[in-house]
Amino acid sequence: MTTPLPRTFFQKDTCSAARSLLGKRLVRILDGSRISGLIVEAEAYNGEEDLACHARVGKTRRNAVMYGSPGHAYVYFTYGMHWMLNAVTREEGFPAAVLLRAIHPLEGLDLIASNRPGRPSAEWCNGPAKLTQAMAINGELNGCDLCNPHSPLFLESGLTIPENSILTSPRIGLGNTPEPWLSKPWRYYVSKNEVLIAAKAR
DNA sequence: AGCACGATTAACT
DNA sequence: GTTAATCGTGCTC
Repeated sequence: MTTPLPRTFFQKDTCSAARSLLGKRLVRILDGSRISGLIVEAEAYNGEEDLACHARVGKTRRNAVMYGSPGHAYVYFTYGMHWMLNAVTREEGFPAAVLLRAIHPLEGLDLIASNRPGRPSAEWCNGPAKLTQAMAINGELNGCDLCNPHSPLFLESGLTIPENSILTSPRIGLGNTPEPWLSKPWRYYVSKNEVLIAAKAR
């Protein structure tokens, strides 16, 4: 299947988008071969009002992509060494995105292994900066269209995750963010059992 | 100055 | 086997 998710998929409420991105397949084309995996963890960041969102300070050069068309990749650098991958949501002009925090790798395992040298396979993609490292995602992919099958990075349909296998929690790593944003249950992840089922997918 | 983190330690069961 | 604490790193504002 190389039919990407339609742009309308992203043009909706960010929390719904984060939830429905679970089980979808993230595909990276690297030197003509595919690396892919199923999304198992994601967080919603929603607008200038959300004080955990990068857009809380208004539009800057860094976060400009979030203000643009939905279905595009917002890739940014942090902590002096880590790249983060987000999918832009909502209508054009509204700054919101879903941070992709973890995937279950399915294709291109040899490439992932070479991008994550010396790491056990369980730790290849189980964190937001780990998955970007595993898939060789960096700032060059900022603004990339995730709805275009010719992009080096896009999203495909995957596995349907049953509603009762989706868990939520507050978002990770928010530091000084004030309430109520600190405690908003906008992190969505797939239960461990369901990940094992995903592991059997091809 | 302040990070939407990860690797490495060091202390525990 | 686990959790808690620490700090490197360099880009954005």
